[in-house]
Amino acid sequence: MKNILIVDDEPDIREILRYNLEKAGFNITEAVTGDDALNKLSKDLDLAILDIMMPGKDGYEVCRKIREQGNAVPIIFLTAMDREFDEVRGLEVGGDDYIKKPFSPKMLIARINAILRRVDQINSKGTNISFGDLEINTLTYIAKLEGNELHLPRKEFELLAFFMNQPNITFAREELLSRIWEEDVFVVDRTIDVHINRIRSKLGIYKNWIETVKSVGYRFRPKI
Amino acid sequence: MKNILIVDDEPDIREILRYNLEKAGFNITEAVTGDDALNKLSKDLDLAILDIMMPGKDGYEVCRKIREQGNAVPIIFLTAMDREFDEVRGLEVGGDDYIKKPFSPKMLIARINAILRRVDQINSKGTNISFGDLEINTLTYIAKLEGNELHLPRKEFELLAFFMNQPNITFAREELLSRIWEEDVFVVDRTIDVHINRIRSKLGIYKNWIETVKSVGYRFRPKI
DNA sequence: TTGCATATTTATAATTTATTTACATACATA
DNA sequence: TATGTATGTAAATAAATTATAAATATGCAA
Repeated sequence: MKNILIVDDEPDIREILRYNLEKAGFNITEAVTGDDALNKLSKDLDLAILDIMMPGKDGYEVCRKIREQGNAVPIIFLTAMDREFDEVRGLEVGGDDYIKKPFSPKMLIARINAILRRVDQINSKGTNISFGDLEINTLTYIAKLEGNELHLPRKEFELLAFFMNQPNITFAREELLSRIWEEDVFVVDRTIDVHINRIRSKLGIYKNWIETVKSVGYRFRPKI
Repeated sequence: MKNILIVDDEPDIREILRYNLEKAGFNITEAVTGDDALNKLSKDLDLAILDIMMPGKDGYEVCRKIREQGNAVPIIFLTAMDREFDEVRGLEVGGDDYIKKPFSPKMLIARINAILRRVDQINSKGTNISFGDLEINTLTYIAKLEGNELHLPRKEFELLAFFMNQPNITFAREELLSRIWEEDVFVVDRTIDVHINRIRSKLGIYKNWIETVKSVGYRFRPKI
């Protein structure tokens, strides 16, 4: 579960954010001021949402401080609709995106997922992951089973790579859709079942490494 | 992954640089002073970014020292917008480019890629690469298949050379465009398909060494 | 400038991949 | 056992991607 830090001095905004993001399956921490936010940074933080207009340290300032600590956590700025957002400044201090108030929860979540997806991809680029006789390389896009190459189309490859990156963890179909699929595509969740089955059929005797967690989702559990 | 050394006394600038360059897939080392930088030089360094105005040794000085060690690593100078950059001096001490602050991350990355691309070309100049009966020489621009010369126009040759330099790795069309084409030309990515096909048709029975990774890109995989 | 080789774009055919659908099966539980 | 819910699976359909030829543009040398 991804951790998100919300930084805003207005309680209303914090509540709207918390409510919607928790509903979307995120784990939320709130901070009321910039200094409060800086204290609440943790290693496990996956994304921060910073209001720009705050008493004391403003959003830009907080962002800069975060980056000074060598922390590359993705940052989304919140900006009032009527006020011009200084995009150049936002990018320079190291922001990743910005959202104008008022925002639609749906759009907000889409943007968050887009960023998280991008970060995952960067982190997994060029790595070799293997469990026993199953290995994949995300740089070459080649998957091998007992030395023999598997033909995995992109979605199957990405799905398997996603699972192998986080073995044992159970993912809901919804989560897989938001993490592996593009931002704006809408697909039915049975689609995942089909992909899972295609992968399984190619994994031969290791097919049971992809486990069904009934009424929850799927997980990858290598039995080695 | 390319290694970049950032040399600047201002933590803010270092952080902005680190953040954006890491996001772009580079591996970053930081140095705070000129002397610090000279200590952190390594064989694997691919590029250095030097601030000119620094207490102690300034950027020019550091650059000269690096060159005195016989190190030809590409160097980009950082210079404040309001101060006139002494371009002649920068070039004299052996810099490759300079960028004015404030800079846009996008532009910075474009410039870095341009330099790295140039260096790659120089480094691969005069080398012979061969897999089985297919060999190319990047100095003579001659490609041979089973001893017979292939007629490959420049773009086809460069594309093949690029792939043969990094066999097995899958490259997205976007990446090929940014690595093989000039900085500012805009071509449609279907263009690559056409070049790939021309090359394939000339490779005869080895045409399947260039593999399509559908919805990802292409890779060169010699089957020997 | 003309003409030729190369580079790029465009259009469409061919192919692969992704998604949906429909139905079978499994499983829990009353 | 009957019932509801969830998943497995094959087959149908839709969508996306690539191959290829042909047209157009560009650049370069005579």
